[in-house]
Amino acid sequence: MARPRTSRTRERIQEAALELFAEQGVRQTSLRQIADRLSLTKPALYYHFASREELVASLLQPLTDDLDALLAEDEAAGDVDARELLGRYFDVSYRHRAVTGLMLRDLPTLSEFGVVERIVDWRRRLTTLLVGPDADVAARARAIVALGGLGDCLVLLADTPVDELRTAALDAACAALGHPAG
Amino acid sequence: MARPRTSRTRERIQEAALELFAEQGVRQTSLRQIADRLSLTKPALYYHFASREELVASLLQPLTDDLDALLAEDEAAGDVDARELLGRYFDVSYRHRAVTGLMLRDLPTLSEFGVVERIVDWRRRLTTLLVGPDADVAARARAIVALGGLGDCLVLLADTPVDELRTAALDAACAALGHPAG
DNA sequence: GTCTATAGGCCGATAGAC
DNA sequence: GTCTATCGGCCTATAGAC
Repeated sequence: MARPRTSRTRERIQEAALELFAEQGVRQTSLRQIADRLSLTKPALYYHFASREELVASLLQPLTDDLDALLAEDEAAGDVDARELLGRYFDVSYRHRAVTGLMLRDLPTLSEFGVVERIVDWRRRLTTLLVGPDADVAARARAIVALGGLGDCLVLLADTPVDELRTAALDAACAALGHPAG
Repeated sequence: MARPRTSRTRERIQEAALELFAEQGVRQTSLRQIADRLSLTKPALYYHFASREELVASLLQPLTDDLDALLAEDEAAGDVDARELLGRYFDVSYRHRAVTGLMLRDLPTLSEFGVVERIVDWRRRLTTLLVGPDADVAARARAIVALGGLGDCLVLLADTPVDELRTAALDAACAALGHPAG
């Protein structure tokens, strides 16, 4: 039976799940804990989500959709400035920073959702955009440090005002790429 | 009853566990799977390790011991060159690269072992050694990108010969720090 | 939409024979 | 040192009342 795609209770379940996933990990969080936080019972969750897997996937989707769209855009644009590209990547990651944090910290759990393959693909395409398709190890290392560093800054400097954080993270990432002036 | 600290079977259990943890995550791996891979049974594992937790902790200990020792040395030395410091950090992480990979990818699971607190402490002390104790956000971002990037290179360029990998990773990390020549 | 009750499975861990 | 057998617990998921 078709249930509405959004409802207040459904959103509250997603919010509580995301909080608990961030606090203690995805695999370590049971449906019972999510239900308890909302003073519901487990079967109530199953009214809104067909399975635990569907709940997790519904949390990942907005970020993956935005990243796929961003990459398709930049690949179509042809000639892209590195700092602008990294800036757009930062903005998407920041907008979904709770889920971004999950993806950085909880990879083995999320591998059941094909997340690992998608992340590997994103990084491959971003690396191609940054240092070209046939880059040597040195160039690939610079791209890895730049891209990984952006994500690490998001997580580790989470309480910094976003403007300041954005500038600092982009400066460091561009320096790693070998573009000291940006 | 005191069991020997090392034995061939004990080592084989640790090797099989580390393989499975790397393949599918720590929390996703049961004692039954580890026993099956060795054609043993669960109770045989309990002869060698008092609990699942003790098995995991025994895998983490060599890396944590080496990192603690390295940091104590560098903090005592006073004046340290950034590239040399990062080089020693790379060498320890590479020597224990299987466990290093676990610590980067499986943080929520390993948080039960106090690993998160230790990693946060290591990064804080390494950051202090690299950019000083009162660094601003921009400097801390550079240190985060440099340190995180080293680990990412270890994982993502795992099939690169170590000499080449070491040079490429250190070059990129030093560039992020703002020391382009090393 | 939410509940009570429960099925069915895998887990970590232990008892006790060999 | 390793086995068979088993315990108690928590999990995901479902049946069916309200």
